[in-house]
Amino acid sequence: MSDIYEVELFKQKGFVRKQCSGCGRTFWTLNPDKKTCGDTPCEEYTFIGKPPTKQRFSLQKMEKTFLDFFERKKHKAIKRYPVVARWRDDIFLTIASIADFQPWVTSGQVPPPANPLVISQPSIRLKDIDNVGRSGRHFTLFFMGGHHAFNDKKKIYWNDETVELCHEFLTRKVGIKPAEITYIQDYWEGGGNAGEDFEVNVRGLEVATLVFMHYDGEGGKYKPLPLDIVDTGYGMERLVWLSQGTPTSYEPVLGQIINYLHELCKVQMPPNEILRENSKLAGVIDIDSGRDMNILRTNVAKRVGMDISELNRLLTPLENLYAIADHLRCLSFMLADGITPSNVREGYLARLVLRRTLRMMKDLGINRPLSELIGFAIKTLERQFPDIAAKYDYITKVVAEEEKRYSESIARGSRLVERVAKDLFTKEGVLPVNSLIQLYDSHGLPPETVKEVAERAGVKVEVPEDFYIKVAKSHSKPRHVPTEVSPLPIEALKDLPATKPIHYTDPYAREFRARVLKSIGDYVVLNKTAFYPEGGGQPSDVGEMETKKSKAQVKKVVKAGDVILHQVKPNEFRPGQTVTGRLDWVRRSSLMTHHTGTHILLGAIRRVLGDHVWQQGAQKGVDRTRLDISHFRRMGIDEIKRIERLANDVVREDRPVKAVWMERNEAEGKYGFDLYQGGVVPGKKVRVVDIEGWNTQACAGTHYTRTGEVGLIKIIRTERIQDGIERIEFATGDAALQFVQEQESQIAHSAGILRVPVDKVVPATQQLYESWREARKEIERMQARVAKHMLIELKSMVKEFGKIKIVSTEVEGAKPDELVKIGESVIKDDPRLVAILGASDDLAKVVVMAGEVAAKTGLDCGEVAAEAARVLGGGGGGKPNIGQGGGPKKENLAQAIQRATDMCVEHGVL
RNA sequence: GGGCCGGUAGUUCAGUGGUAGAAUGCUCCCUUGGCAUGGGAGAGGUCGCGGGUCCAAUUCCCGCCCGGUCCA
Repeated sequence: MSDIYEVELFKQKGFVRKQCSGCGRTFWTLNPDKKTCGDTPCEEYTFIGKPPTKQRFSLQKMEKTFLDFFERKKHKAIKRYPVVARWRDDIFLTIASIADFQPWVTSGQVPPPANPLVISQPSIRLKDIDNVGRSGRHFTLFFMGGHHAFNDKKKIYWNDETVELCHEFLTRKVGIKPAEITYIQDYWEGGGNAGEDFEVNVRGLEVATLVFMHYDGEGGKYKPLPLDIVDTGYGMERLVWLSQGTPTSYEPVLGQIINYLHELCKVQMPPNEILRENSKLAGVIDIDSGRDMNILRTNVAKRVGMDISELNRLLTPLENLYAIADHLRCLSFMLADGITPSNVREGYLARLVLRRTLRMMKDLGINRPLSELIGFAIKTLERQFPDIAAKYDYITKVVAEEEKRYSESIARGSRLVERVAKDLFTKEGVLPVNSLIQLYDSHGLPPETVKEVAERAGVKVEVPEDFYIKVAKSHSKPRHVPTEVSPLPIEALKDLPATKPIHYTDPYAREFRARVLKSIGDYVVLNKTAFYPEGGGQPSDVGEMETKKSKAQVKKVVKAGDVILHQVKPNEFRPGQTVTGRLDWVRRSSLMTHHTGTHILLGAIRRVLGDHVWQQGAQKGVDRTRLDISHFRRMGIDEIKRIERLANDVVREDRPVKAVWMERNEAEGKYGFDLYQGGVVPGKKVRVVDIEGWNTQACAGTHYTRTGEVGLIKIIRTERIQDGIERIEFATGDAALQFVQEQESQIAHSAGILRVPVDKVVPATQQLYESWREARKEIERMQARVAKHMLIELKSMVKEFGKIKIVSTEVEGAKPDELVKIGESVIKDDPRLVAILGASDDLAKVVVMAGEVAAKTGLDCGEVAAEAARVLGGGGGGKPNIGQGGGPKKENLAQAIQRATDMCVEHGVL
């Protein structure tokens, strides 16, 4: 096998292969004296203050230079993909340019949109978020320039040409001297693919990675990929930094935003020397925790001869300012590309960045709303990204909403901390780390906030350096992997041709004739079918299948690749037979109205709420259907009504609904990623369902051909299934009518009970409720009056036994709480008194209560009540001053009262 | 998708297997020339909903609904 690292260019130009004295890796260089690989930590940055390029690039200029260069080299420039990776279910965010093409293109299932191609892809990585603003080089969102070639049977280019292109770009276009560039041999894997790579380094800074992807799999388990893929990644911000030689990469990239932030808060600029040394050392140390941060600070302090706390005071505000600038850009993209802040999935990641920004703003004393800051950030992006600027209103609105939520959350949390602190103040005066973790984990309170609030209440708080690691540890993660078992061995289906779907050519087909190709177990495969197989949120059809001799029920229909399997009972079908299939049409037509209705409704929702709304899932049913959508707040009743009305307008307009198969790349080009509302769709071709002038999405389901056929669309209810995700339940057609009729009869029934006409149900209910409340209060008053009367009666029955007085009797028809009320008035009247009261309804009850003085004699009413209740065949208990009990033996009530009385008498005279 | 926290008076929250509480707000009265205030009285509760255990559940258990939050 030839050495993939030995590329033509190296031979031609006379590169030498060396081993790094630092990390031991092999690298290529034109400088024979070079000992180290050119990467950190083996070398420190040497470009700060003296850039290795002739000219200084802005980010925009660097991008243009990059794209233009590769376009001239026969690459097609592709538009950026969204930063939220909707076409994938393994990652939330687009983390690299190659992520745009995984897995469909890299697995060979879908041809690339162009070949070779070049792209500048905004990529988001939150893993190193703690380094952002501090290291000088980390961003949450950065632009990854990538030129990619997908080598099928037809070879585009491979290692030789890749390195040559890279070298030419860096030397001719960026203007770096060839001898300054080193190519380090390495190995890369990610996104399910792997291969050899070169890390391209200039003066300690890694500026690009050139990967030759030809393996499928991760962690050493590999299969060859069907394609050999050139995957390159050029850090646009890194190249800009290199060309400007500034202390950090933030100024040249985010300069406008940084200047703006400087105006909002007075942050002192540390001397350049300190920034430079900080960046150099940060390049060498990976900051993973507070502890690493301390190491970095210590080292920088040593170098510049400064006290650590002084250095902290100088650097921390600036680092926060840089991080805010970065986060503003990142959030603009996230929100513009349709992420709704939430407590789950990618929405959570947006909230994480957003709240982090708010926290840092507070530290810097910026008291302007974040929505205003992000508004400015969007303006700076406007020229290059008009699509982001177009979402200005939406983004500022969502951010304002999020700010409100956060401040509410913090206010709520602060009150909680105050309570916890007050509790602790009397005890140790120190807040335990466990509480700190719990406050963060359950209430989202950052430890700094807790510290601030708690110390105001006089409770000390120590925030451990590895706080977030401790939080992570407190989560044990039992990850369960869902295992989906295929109903049939795939092997058995291998040689079968794709089943012809009649339901696509004629969605109205109820009955069809077809030939049996195979029969295995409960399953039958036909050459064609009108049965829709489960998929895309639409349940499978059911029905019958018969030959002249036998008849069977079709229970379920599933898809295995392109083959459609019918689960039938009983299965007496044999290959070669001709069968007649008959759908359960009532079910199927209902599913169809619901499916077409879903598309209509989504169109209406996006018009009423805004086009930031994305379908998050849908489950069609026969009686009703669920549609989950992203939206940043709960829908109001007015919005729901408007949506409903709009959807029904579209029904009445009777628009045509067309379903066509299109090349994936063509469809994406024409409709964009809005197409994938329904989620990931595999395959070279996608089926595009288009409701004329209203809604277009990739969909495999069965649809009516005109919206008029859907009938009534009725929203049944909405539910907040997650923060940021609203579930809408609705019914269409006959199911909707049935729903309305059912509601109607519910109201009619209520009206009947209330004995009022239907249109008076509301006031009647109102009145009923009020009179019920009034009656309840009246009962209480009555009980008090009865208790008062009883008092007089009971007083005459009081007998004295030593230390205490006793009154005991059965109160006919009294409820337990009434007995208590009576008892209460008696013992208040005479504190020496013990009251023993009994009553019975379906169970017998006894209440024993002691007045203040009587209770002090050591009498335990709970015990007495328990004893008496035993006589009733039940149990009881209570406190010294009040006891209750009861049991089923009503006939023993007098006896039970007697028993209690005896106990009290005994206690009194002893 | 998983974990954790919560739902009690208009509001903020205590609390308890056995008589539902505080603070604040509200109403009224008193104090004052008026206001801030001070004093007093009072109204205000389906203890989220449903089921279970129990003599007894606001409290314990289960399910659901609603809200918060951390993580993938």
